[in-house]
Amino acid sequence: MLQAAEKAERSRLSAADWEAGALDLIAEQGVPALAVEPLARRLSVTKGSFYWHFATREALLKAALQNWEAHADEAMDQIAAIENPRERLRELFRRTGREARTHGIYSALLRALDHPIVQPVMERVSQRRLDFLKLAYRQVGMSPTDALHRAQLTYAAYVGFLQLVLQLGVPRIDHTELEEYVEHVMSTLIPQ
Amino acid sequence: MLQAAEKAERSRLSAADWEAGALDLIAEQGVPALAVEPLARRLSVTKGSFYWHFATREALLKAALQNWEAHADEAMDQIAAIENPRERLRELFRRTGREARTHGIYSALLRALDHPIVQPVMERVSQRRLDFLKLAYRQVGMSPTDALHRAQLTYAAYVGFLQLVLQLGVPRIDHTELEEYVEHVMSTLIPQ
DNA sequence: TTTGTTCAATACGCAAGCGTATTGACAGTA
DNA sequence: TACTGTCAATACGCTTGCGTATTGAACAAA
Repeated sequence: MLQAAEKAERSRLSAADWEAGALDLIAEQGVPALAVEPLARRLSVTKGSFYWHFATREALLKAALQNWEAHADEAMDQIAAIENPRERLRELFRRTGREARTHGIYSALLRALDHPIVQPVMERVSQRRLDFLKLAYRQVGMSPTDALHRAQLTYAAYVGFLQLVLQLGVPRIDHTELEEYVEHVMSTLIPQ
Repeated sequence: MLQAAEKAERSRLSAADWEAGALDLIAEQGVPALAVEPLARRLSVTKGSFYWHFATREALLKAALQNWEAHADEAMDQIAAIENPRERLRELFRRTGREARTHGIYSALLRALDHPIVQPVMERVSQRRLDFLKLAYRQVGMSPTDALHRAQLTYAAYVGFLQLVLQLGVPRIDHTELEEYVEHVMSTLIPQ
């Protein structure tokens, strides 16, 4: 996924290169840091190039988020293919402890929820994930309202975890500590 | 003309006025929106006044956050006074569903965790709240590691809830729905 | 060889913010 | 009255970023 370095060596850029660079920047420094001139510097060109590919900065952001949303949905579909709902939930929880890049972007987008372009994307993605969780909890035997609330609680815990660990580094967690934490979360949130 | 009437009504500003205005702005529009000239406009003066009270924009932010941190700690101390740990936790959870202003600021600060001035403040506040939760869970009878993990899970759920509800409006929750959700959270996270 | 397409560089103009310098207004005080 | 301290207005200069206009360079096709 991180082909930014490769592409930087090629002499000329495509719109896709700018979009990938935009996602890199967002993951590293957040949505507000996505600016045309700094990104151009990063890609070793000037903004004269950028405005050939995109009309505005917003157009780039929109395109980059579209890519990310598709990628995020695809990742969810993989887990959705697991038949057993309990195992599906456990796999979902485990994966949350990995895939730094995707979650880095997600964390950055969470910090930009007030942005008019980011918001609808996050609304869709969040709703899909909530539905995903609610279905799994239903299939595990919970009542409709309990399943909804448990899904909300689970998703909130996921979102908060990202903010605290990725952004704040609190609590400071190493690999084995993380696994123990995930185990605790699973045994707490997934009914037996 | 109109200025004469307006001026007659408002008195001159103190540093505290600027700090209060800063917290209002942060709660409404986030830390990046805290800029000298817009805030001056809001307070119906020019920035010529601001730089008499503060050396830089950062100095204002620092002072405002110091006020907020003291206020946040004070609120926590109130709940800490409740002897019974189970009841203490329940009261904490219930209060989370209220106090829009304080939580609005907290939510805004969460979105600015990468800011060098915001980060240490949030680190301190978060650590205190985690310790608070861990102690309560210990007093309820959990093992040290379980209490730590449950505290982390609880705090993450709180942080995520703020982000999702205050910023995204997902899930859309009215008053009674919120109470039911809080009930679910309590029965899920507080051991019997 | 000429032409057209595609990307890139450069030079503008514009707006928003920061911080400084200077002057002004006004109240209390000597 | 004159002086001083306190807050406010105004006018700068500086930086960063957006978007436009123009020119240039490389390459492929005719």
